[in-house]
Amino acid sequence: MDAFFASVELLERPELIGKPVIIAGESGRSVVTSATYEARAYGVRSAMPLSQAMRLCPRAIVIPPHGVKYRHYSARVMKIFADVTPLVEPLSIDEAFLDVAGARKLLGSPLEIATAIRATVKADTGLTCSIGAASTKFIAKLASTRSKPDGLLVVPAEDTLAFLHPLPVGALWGVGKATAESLTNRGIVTVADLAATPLETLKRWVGEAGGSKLHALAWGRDSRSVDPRGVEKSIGHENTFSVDTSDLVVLRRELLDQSERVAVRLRRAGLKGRTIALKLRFADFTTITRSRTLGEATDTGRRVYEQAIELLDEVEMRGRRIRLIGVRAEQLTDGDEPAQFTLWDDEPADGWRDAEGVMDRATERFGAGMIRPAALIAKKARPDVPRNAGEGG
DNA sequence: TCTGGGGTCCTAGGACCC
DNA sequence: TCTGGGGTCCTAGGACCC
Repeated sequence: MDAFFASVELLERPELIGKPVIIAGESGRSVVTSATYEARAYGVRSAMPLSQAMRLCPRAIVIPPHGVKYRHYSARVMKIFADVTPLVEPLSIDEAFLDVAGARKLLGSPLEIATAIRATVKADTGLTCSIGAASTKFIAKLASTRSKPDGLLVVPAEDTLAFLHPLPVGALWGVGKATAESLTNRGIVTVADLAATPLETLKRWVGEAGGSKLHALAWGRDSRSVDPRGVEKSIGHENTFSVDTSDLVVLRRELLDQSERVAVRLRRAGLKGRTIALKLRFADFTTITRSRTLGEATDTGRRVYEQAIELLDEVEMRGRRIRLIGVRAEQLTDGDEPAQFTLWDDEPADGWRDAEGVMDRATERFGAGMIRPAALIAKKARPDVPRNAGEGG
């Protein structure tokens, strides 16, 4: 999707179309999560501190993010993809790989399929998207980036290297700031330079796995298939304080809240975590993690919290102030069956598997101000609902 | 410039086992 | 007395992606 969060906001505020709009939190320490192309023209980019973005584009209109709305539109778009092929692999809230090899007889060439998808997404949601079509996931991803915004680029297999080799190394999946800089210092600027570098040399530079991966990608080789079943490997929450703190009461309270939310999500997914990890970022931005593997996996807020507190107590604070605290459950294993319940008789039970889903749907139905009443209705209407099903409220 | 929150993957050292 | 080679698991940190 193009500038996804910003584009969704513009659906409801068409008067802002054509203006620089930035989606960012209100904390004062927030970063840009999405920006319209008008804002990008000023140099505004995702992940940029909002303060910097506002210096670049003082007239930008800032809108706080509305996750419920984005998930709603994400689901609608993913549904359109699912109608094309069952082989859909969501990559993030606004992006997915589709394996359309099997759909060609029915739906036509990659160009025709992509054109149809773009038209359907536009007609059903009012949003624009960009599509890259290629013989591998990696080249398709690059092609979609290249076609943005509101574009479509097909890279036939035989054109792969001509497309790929002139690009800067930073265009490669997995080559970020640090790797790009280290490669540039060694005289490797383009993907062609990378392709010309012997595999063993590359491995020495960026490690065993990274070297193999980069070398393959530089030659357009990517054997990964489109895998529709994404199983979560960890579930966590973290929060940056608006003001750094060393107050243990504040830290513990935040951990308690985060632990509960992690546990709710674990139960909702029918998972348990065997390792609990604590993350701390100090005022100077140095970040540490401490983790411990439990004898038995857990999905309860109490257990997650106890472990997080234990880890926190073991950290030598030395009076340092803390900027961010977070907790994460790792080594996820199968847990108990997720609880199910319905809110309204006319809704299928499947739509109401979880508390967060209830919140989303209730917000959609009644507006944000009705979230709490909706949660109370849920409990009142179904006193037989298992206790954990209502905790998200 | 002054850095969110959700994640994944990789590396490296050490304990431990056979 | 000082030492192999295979492996797994745990922990910490960091790069990277959207």
